[in-house]
Amino acid sequence: MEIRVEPGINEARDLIKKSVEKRAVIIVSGRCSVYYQGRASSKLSPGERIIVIKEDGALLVHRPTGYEPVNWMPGQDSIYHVQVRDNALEIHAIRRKPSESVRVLFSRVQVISALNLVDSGEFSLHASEEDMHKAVLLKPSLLEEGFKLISYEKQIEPGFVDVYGVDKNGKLVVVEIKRRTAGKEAALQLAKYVEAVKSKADRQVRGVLAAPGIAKDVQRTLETLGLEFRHLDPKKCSETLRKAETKKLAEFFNDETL
Amino acid sequence: MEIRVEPGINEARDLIKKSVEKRAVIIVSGRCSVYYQGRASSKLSPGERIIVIKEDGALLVHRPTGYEPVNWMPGQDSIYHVQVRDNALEIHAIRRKPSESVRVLFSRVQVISALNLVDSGEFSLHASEEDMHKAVLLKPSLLEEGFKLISYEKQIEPGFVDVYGVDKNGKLVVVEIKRRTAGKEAALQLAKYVEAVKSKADRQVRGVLAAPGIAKDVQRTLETLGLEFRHLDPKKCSETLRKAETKKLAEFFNDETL
DNA sequence: AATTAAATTTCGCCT
DNA sequence: AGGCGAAGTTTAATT
Repeated sequence: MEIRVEPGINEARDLIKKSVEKRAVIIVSGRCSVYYQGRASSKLSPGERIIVIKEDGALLVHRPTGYEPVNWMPGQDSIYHVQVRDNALEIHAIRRKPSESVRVLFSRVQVISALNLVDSGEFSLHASEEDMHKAVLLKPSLLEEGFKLISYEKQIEPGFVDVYGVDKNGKLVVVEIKRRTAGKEAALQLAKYVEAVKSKADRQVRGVLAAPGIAKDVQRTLETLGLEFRHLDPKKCSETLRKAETKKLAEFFNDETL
Repeated sequence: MEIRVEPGINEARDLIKKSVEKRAVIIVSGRCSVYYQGRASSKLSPGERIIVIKEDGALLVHRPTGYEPVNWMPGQDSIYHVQVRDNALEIHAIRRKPSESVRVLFSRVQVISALNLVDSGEFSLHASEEDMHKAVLLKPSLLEEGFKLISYEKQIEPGFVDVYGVDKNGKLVVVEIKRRTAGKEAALQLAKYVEAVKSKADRQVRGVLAAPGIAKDVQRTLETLGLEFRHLDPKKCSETLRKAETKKLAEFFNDETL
């Protein structure tokens, strides 16, 4: 980790050059102009900004406000040239395909930080399976129009059925919800529940597997078993829950319709 | 400008709190976890990252590689809570509408920079799609000799026709302008407009797709549809606009050197 | 490699 | 305030 406050221009050049070679993450703040040429052309006249150069060569130029960088260069095949020209520090990022370049010209450098960041953390984006259950309970139409809930987490012979209800035609429906792309085991599990309910209720029962996606071969398995797949979007579930929170959630769950 | 290297956790909290209130631009690097709740849910397990809080409250969490922030919060109505909890520094950004929150938990802080950036620089992007529209309006010959404009952004049934006019032979022309190499969707869009105009005008209508380039298969699509492609150079459009700005507009229209 | 579709898209413009 | 479209969109998935 190296930090320079108000460095001389040559010192700045040397540190940035070295850090780019070492694939460190570099943060520079100071007064600069920026020129872009490539898919379009742009010019940013002088002002104080922050630039970030990442390990993979990704370049970001950020103004003091706003989510988006005013100029940038995606990583991967970017090549850097760092030099002093006309008493200014020039950082030039170039890439081919598409052919484009970003030139940042610093007339003054406030701070440079060169960091060696170690980040092996895992990023996961999701609505949890429980969230998806809740969402379907709150808004059964996520499953299909006219669906009416009978019970939730109903215990029958082989285990617990996620959702149990009737469709708009009055036919019984057993629903299995999966948070991720459904595999064969989900289809078989659902089949088991459907059989169990059929034998007890002694009438026709639909089996619906609701998940963000399904493997192709499992789709065929489902059809063979006479079951159905229903796409259920985790994001939409998440939205449904968020909207429901503005209402009283406790009220909702104490409601007798559940 | 304030900088702290390896600050104590309370010192870090105090500086960040103060800087958020002062609406400084804050850069923090260190080991952290990140939790997002709102339009979706996400969790980022511990690792070393950079976070940026801007004057307007925009929050960016950047990993060591890649163009995009792994987590973020657009500025405007974001509210910050900064505190020490369980020996960790928590930075909590919240906003309403949409209701969402980002929580960053630092177990270790490497560097904090609080900067007062002054940036009144002007950003200009040339050869935007709007620029190309303007250029064609200013100088229809960019499209083809003898072209006469009837209307601009004319609303017809399916949407807005970019440029609508007559050619030197008096035939109606519908023009679709694209800033980049035109794809299939541009051809189909143009076809839609041409059909609409044809059905209303009840006479022959030419359809011209004007763009810097066109994909090969789309060229064939165009021919099949009886449409034409016309090369339109963004740079020339840009120059045309630039020249128009330097001269008085009235003069411009009398200048035949364009 | 090219094409399509999604994104916590953001941002700007217009109604 | 909501709706629509563009973006130097980026990125992941699919062909």
